Amino acid sequence: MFKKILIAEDQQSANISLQKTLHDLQIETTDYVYYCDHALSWIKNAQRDQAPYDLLITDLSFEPDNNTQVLEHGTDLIREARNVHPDLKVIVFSGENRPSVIDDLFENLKIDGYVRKARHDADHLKQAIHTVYNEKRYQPSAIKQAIREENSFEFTTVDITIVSLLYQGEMQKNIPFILKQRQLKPCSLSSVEKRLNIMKEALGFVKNEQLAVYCKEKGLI
Amino acid sequence: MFKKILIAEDQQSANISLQKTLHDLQIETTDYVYYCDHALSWIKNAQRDQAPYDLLITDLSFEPDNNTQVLEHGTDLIREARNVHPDLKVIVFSGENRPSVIDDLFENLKIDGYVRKARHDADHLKQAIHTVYNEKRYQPSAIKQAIREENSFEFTTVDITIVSLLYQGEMQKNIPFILKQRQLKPCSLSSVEKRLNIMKEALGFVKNEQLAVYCKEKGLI
DNA sequence: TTCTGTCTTACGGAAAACCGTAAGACAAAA
DNA sequence: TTTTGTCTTACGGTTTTCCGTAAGACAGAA
Repeated sequence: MFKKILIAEDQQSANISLQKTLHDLQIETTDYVYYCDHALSWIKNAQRDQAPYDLLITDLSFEPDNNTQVLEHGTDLIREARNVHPDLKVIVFSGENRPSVIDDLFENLKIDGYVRKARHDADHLKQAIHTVYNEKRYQPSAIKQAIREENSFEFTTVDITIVSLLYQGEMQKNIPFILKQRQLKPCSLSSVEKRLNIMKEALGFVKNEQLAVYCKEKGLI
Repeated sequence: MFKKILIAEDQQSANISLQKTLHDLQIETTDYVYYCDHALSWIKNAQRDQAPYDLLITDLSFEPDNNTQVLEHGTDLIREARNVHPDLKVIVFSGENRPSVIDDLFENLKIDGYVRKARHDADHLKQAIHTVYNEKRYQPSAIKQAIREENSFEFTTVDITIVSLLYQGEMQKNIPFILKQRQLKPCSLSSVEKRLNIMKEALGFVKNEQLAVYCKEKGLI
């Protein structure tokens, strides 16, 4: 089993139960920090002292407070940690439940496991630790399924761009110019209108306002 | 100090740390349930057995799972609990951080305390329990301040209704009819346009899409 | 190469939203 | 009561969006 684990979690109550969970697993060394910056320091120091961590368990969102931090988000921490310690195992422990966001963690940050703060999270975390220790990914099957179900409609890059631009306040009739600048196709006004219609119809909407809220909530824009 | 406390929290890890926290406070009887429906049953049974709870600590959002529940949300539980036990003290322990939503809990549900799942939540919870025990409200001052700062713009009932209707897919030109049905004023098309302009200008927006997302994120609609 | 089907674009009329102005309603003060 | 200022409504012209149609571009098959 893992010998040395670092926990980065700013929420005190979550941190407490993580401590208890790891204690149950009889991990030899477990360190707990409340800030991303501290986590990175500890990882660096551990490397320097030739006693690297086996596993990082981190939250995603960290509350800003008086102690200004360089790393503001769990993803920043993961990226930096991988710089100094490329083969560090990483399990993310977060409340995030947007499948597209979680999937992105596996795809782009190559995390090893994801445990959502939810009903059986403590049990799931234990499972995740065992699974990752066995060199496997702990990726709840529900996620991939949810991605498929939820995104019953497949947004193209252009789709996302169009909705983003609307959300940023661009007038629909100006969007073709911007799409051309970004070398995206199709980029005619007709196509913009058509894509908007397709998106709305697929999701049962009639107004752009609904589409914008939907995409924002799903983390697509 | 409180003798008998009930905790309704579906997130296992949060539940674990709540248990530890109450243990630290040496509460005589603490019961833990993972569903709103169970919580209500326990409250009813406690009343029947003439051993009522002194305090309910509850989350707001409960994850739906296979066990279908009558009460789906913490607010439902609080309402029902108050029906059978009007003077039950209630502390809400949740991740919700939208000031308008939290304020609503104090104003309408008359909760006694709110502790947000955040950096020092375990400490805050202890404070909250002490404060509520002393017959005072535990309402983080930051909330009222945030309400003022954040809602630099004051939305009227009509404003909220207009944005809601847009979000529900109503065409702007039909909104006057609906406002008249609901006996809201002003209700002319001109006024709808004017209110939308005022809202957008106040918040630095140019498109309704931005306004809809803003109001949705703030929990105003 | 030509044919064919699909995707993209262009265009134009209709509908909706936008925006300024002026008239009307209403309440508080004189 | 009248006056005054503000809020609400009505109206019309302009801009933007919507939507259907047709022309054009393009890739794959014959």
